[in-house]
Amino acid sequence: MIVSISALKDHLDQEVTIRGWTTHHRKSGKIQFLNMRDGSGYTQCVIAIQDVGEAIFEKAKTITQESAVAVTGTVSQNPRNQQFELVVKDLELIHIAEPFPVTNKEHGTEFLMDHRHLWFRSKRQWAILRVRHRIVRAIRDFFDSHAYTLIDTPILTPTAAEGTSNLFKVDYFEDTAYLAQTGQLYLEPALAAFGKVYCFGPTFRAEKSKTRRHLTEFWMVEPEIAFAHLEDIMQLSQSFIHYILECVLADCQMEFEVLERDTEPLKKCLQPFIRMSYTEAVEKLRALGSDITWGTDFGGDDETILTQEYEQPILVHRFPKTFKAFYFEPDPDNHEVVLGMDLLAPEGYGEVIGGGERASSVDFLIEQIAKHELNQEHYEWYLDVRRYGSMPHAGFGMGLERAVAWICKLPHVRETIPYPRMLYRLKP
RNA sequence: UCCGGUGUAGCUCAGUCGGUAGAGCAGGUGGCUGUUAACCACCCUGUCCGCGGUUCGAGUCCGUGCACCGGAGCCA
Repeated sequence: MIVSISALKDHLDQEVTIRGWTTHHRKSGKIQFLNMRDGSGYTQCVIAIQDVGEAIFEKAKTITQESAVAVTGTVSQNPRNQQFELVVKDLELIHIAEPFPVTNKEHGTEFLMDHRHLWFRSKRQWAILRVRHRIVRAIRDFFDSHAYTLIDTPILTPTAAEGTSNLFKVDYFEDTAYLAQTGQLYLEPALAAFGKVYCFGPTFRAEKSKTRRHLTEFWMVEPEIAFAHLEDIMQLSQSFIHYILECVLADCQMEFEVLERDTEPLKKCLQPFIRMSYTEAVEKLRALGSDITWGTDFGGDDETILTQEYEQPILVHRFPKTFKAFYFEPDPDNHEVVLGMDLLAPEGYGEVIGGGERASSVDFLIEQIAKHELNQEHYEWYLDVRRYGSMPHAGFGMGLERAVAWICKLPHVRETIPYPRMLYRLKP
């Protein structure tokens, strides 16, 4: 019977076959230890000459790291650590691997990135990408089960959505197209048809950013809700993050152990989030020694300083309109600020979510488009949202890779995606 | 784009005052019945990032280009 490694615990003392790849191979004179991986988990196979005979024993000696092998044996427990292992009776060599570049020793970043297609076989990368998948599932489950309709927004777009970040240009027959930097503008028109919507896909920023927080291609999930105000999406972002954390804490214990990720800080994030206005945040930062002045955006250091003060994520709201995109609704109580919000993850991770309430007046938006020196012609279709049944509405975007980096406590987002795309990194 | 750093064997690195290349791992051979980054012995492995310069002589010093790493700005 062929079983997955993760199911070995259900077959104690039974004879089963597992198929997978060799991660380590240790040889003694009359006993060999073969560590195997099949994607579902890891286990050890014990090959003793007294059990298999000389021919099979000799055949097993030829196995190299990352060879594909089918191993048949009896499930037992390691006498030392009680882990489930396979006492081998027979094995089939499916493919003997050439010397594998990514050895079980240390490697540098460039080498590992050049071998990304092989690197993600390693245990740590496996754990990260499994957590990523669990988060993706949680994201879809959360919105699907709360009556949101998935609206797939285009990746090829005719113009800049926000006009701030740099865009990747591509030839589009005789025309020029740009890779989408957000789906939001395409999401808003869908509100009047579906009420609550979200999109989830890759987005692209041609920023020449060289930091631990940036990729040029990254995945973003963006919910948008009709008749919602700033307060509604602040609450939504909290329950959304709570749900993701509950899922990974329940299902990813093995992965967190591999990553040596202490889950206590994550459990503390299941409490209500800290809230403060931008103005309060600036005061707090200045008290903590930052030289930030009102009206300028947080620097990377500011986010780090602020998030290290609290154990829960921080919802910062009501930013000066000077450094926010054109489409935010102004605060009725203070026209210097807009109804935007950012969610800053703890442990120094910083911005994971950004969003806010969108402007609903067509005249105000036209004014803002002019002030931001954007071409109104390109936004006529977007302005139509405000011409035919305009309403208050709000939404946010969450960067998947930043969320994964925080939850796994990784030093860099490049390990959170199977094939990272960064400044100076387009391969493999 | 700016600031700082690195570039030597397949990988990770050492290389003194400028004197002609080195260790561990990987690979190969042999040994070992409870190992788990196994261990022991032996063997194999080089465009010292490229180009130019100084020098009797450059991995080493100088100039320059390239690649990568870290940070900044911008953002999710």
